[in-house]
Amino acid sequence: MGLVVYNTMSRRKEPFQPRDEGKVSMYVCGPTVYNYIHIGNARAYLVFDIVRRYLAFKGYEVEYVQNFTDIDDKIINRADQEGKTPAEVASLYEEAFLEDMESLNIRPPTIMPRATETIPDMIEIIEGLVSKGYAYASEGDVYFSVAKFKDYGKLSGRSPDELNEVGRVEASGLKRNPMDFALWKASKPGEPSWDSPWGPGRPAWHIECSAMSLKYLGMGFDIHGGGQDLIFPHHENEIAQSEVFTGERPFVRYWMHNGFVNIMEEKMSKSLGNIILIRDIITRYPPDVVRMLVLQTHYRTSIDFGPDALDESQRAYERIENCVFGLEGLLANITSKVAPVRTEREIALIDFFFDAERRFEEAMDDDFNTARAIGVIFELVKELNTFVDEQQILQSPGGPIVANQGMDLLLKLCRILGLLEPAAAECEETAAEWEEDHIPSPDVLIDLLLEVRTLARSKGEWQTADLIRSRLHDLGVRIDDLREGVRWKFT
RNA sequence: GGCGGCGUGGCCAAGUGGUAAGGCAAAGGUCUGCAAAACCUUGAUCACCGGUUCAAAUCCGGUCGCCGCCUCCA
Repeated sequence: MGLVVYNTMSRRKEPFQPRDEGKVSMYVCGPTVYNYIHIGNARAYLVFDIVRRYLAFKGYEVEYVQNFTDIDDKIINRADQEGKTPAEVASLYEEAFLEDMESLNIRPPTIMPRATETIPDMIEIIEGLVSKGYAYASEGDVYFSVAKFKDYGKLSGRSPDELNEVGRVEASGLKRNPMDFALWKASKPGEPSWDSPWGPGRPAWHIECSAMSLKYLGMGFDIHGGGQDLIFPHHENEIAQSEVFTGERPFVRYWMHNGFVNIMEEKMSKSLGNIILIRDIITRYPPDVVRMLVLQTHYRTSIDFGPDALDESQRAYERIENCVFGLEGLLANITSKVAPVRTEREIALIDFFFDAERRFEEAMDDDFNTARAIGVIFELVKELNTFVDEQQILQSPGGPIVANQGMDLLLKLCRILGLLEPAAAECEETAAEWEEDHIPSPDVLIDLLLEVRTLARSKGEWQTADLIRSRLHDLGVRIDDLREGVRWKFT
């Protein structure tokens, strides 16, 4: 069973075969840096982060390019409002974007080019299009002549004729045809501008992605991703520009588009003003919870982001965490590494592990069906929890070893999706620093408190015991009393 | 108007020909000083109508309802 990917171009799932064996080249439309990103934007970057991680898990070497659109009308407007230069605005929100990505534990793309650093490449493409007769200059602007490109509309399922009938397209005097789109825009006085054969100006939006993807990945790269709202006109225009300029096709082998995040059954978008910023979410929820929200729904289905959505995801996520917590408790008592004879129950459980891993990969191979994959993870969680419960009574010699195997699998599957990644190295560093400075670490102090609490409990001094528990809880330390003792963790 | 998608238990959500994964919530139970966690038990004829088939949530036709794109937008 190999990986199949839904291709927007063919509107069906296709076996995935990259251009170069063992390598995957992917491009995802990055942000226009004029504002903080919201949960809807973040979904796209999470989805393609998961795609990228899974491809890496499958053994592909992944080259992942994501651009910054750092020159655009919206940036200029924003700059005017805030009394800053466009470059300042772009730089500010680019920084914020990177922070947001990091806070969501999204792996950085391999290359993140900026539009303003790719302008010579854009001019070269535009010149090529003009010389081939597919683009024309008009008072300092340059437009692509859509009617000349026969394949126009093949991605979005539209024909140029239909588009012509739509009266909503602005009929600009500079365009020969209402649906022609800009490649280059003449700058107004005071606006950022670059010299070009058509006078000072700046690139239009669509040309950026063609230039940057072609520059770093070349024609016919594997995956081009983005939100469904980019299908038309953005990606349609990219195809037109790129295929005409290079004279080759296809521009892209697999087009992938993620569904939206809706709020109150309505699309979340900056223009509607119903946005929820990542920076606000992340102060209230751990990054894995946001990721869980995205994982629980197939990437092409829209997510309705209700007021309880994140809370539900949090509970679900905690179920996995609790399972690991329980396993760790069991494994703390591990004495021998020698594999003893396994019970029938343990052999059956190991069979279940293999089966779960197989079903997980099958789900992900089916167009990155994370919802199904998460389902498999929860089935595994249930089996492991049951086993841990049993072990608290049975304490069979092979138990911890099988449990350890189960935990390895659970962590492996979660980490493929970007969940439960090992705590950053900084935690260990901190612990080492404590020791170096001869200051007792929090861990040691908590253990001490729990010792006192255990003593209090043994004497039936419940008030003292409960005070310690509730005060620690307020400080973010969770305590569970189990048969074999107390366990704790930071929440 | 054109293109696309959706309608599955209280909520979210997989499943696209063989009698419905999973999560959240709820109720009862086990465990427990209490709490937390965990485990067990309880629930859907898959919007509606008609058709194809031995067999349909799943295919075909129709009806109703919702959403997105067609303008910047993930």
